[in-house]
Amino acid sequence: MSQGDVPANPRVEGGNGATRERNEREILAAAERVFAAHGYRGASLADIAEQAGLPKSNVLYYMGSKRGLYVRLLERMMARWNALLDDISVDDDPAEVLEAFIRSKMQLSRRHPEGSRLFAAEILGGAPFLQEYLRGDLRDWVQARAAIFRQWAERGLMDPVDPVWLIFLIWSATQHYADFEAQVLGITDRESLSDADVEAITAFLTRVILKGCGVRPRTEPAV
Amino acid sequence: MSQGDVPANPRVEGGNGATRERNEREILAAAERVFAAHGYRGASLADIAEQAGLPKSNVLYYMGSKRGLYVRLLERMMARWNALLDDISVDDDPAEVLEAFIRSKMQLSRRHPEGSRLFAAEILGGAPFLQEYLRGDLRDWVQARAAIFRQWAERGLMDPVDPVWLIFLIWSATQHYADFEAQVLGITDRESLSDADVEAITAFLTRVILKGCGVRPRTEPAV
DNA sequence: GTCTATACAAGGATAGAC
DNA sequence: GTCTATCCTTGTATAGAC
Repeated sequence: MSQGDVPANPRVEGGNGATRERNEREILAAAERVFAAHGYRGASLADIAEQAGLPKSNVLYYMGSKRGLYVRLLERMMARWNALLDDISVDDDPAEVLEAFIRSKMQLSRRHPEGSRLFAAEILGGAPFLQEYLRGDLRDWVQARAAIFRQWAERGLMDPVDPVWLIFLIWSATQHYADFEAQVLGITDRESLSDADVEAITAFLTRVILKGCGVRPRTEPAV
Repeated sequence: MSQGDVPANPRVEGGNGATRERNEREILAAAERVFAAHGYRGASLADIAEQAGLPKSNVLYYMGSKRGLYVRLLERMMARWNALLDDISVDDDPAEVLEAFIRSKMQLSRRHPEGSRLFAAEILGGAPFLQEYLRGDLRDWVQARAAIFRQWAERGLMDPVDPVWLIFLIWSATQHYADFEAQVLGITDRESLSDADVEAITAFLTRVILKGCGVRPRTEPAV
């Protein structure tokens, strides 16, 4: 798997862009897995190179340094995260917004479980690379949502629960299925979670959290 | 901090038991922090020794091997966990049981945040050392609780939600404050969580989860 | 019983061959 | 542009001095 599959056109000016793109993609995917499983320090470039099917030093050739590779992966995950954060207004329907919030977060974890675990490992270690993000953009995002939740409560659209704890509840409950996947699969005796499982969990979380906060769902889900 | 503080009585038979006990305690505490922050591979014995205030090789002298030290810490955390798992019966009050469940889990995370993060890092990496535990004792424990939750639902004491997802919800929501402490503190602009914070979060989670599952709390908490 | 000195492998990174 | 050979540090573990 390390030779014979790099034909491409060898006379592109400045080298082969397609090979570079492909190799970078493989490295990023492999690195996300390894960093997710072992954290920043525990990950080794040898592991990453092996999983990417490339010689060891090519990882550094393409990525510059271990640190740079790690930061790039974190930024990619933050970008995915930001991509689904559309703005909400106090005039929106609380049930609709919270349900979409739970669903999109659940889908993000499902589509990028390694990215989710990479992020979790970073936070677990004290978030040395993400302090600025947490205390800046992310804090602002949370506070803006919290302000709207409070106004909904004032209007009687939901119970006056602390909106920040509510956001943490949604985050933790949804991320759990990616971050603690090994535990979930072990306890439920599964090899993997099916689409139906994820749909059932999403419905469960939506139901319990919305009801728990006194928000009426628009459609009554069958249990 | 590495000399002058080991007086003790030097003529105990077979050496000084007190020194050993103290050093082992220091090593276990330091190792729990380092393993929690960096995972099994990412942790180094040099880090652990430094944080324990001991020369590097004493860690191995006392603990035998890195692997043995890690397993010992995992077992200690499992023991703490088992210590608060008293049996419940279908005749107990659901509100009382669920509230005690949430509260005790929250306190465990609060008292042993490094242990909680150590466990989280182990699961994040695929639970290589805990597979047997997850698929054995822990699965049995969850299934036993789930059976009782189902009977409560049949008796109309709570909504017929999936009890396993409910247990995962409680676990994730409570552990979040230990495992993602860096994120919680960053977003809420705190240096640490006070006892009052923890009490407020516990009340919030109890309220939302019990209400969300259709369980009436015995005392109506002020919000 | 405790700690220093050391062995030997693995890690990140670089120079230079192809 | 890609990969092999190598440098130096760090890591785990052990032998032996105190």
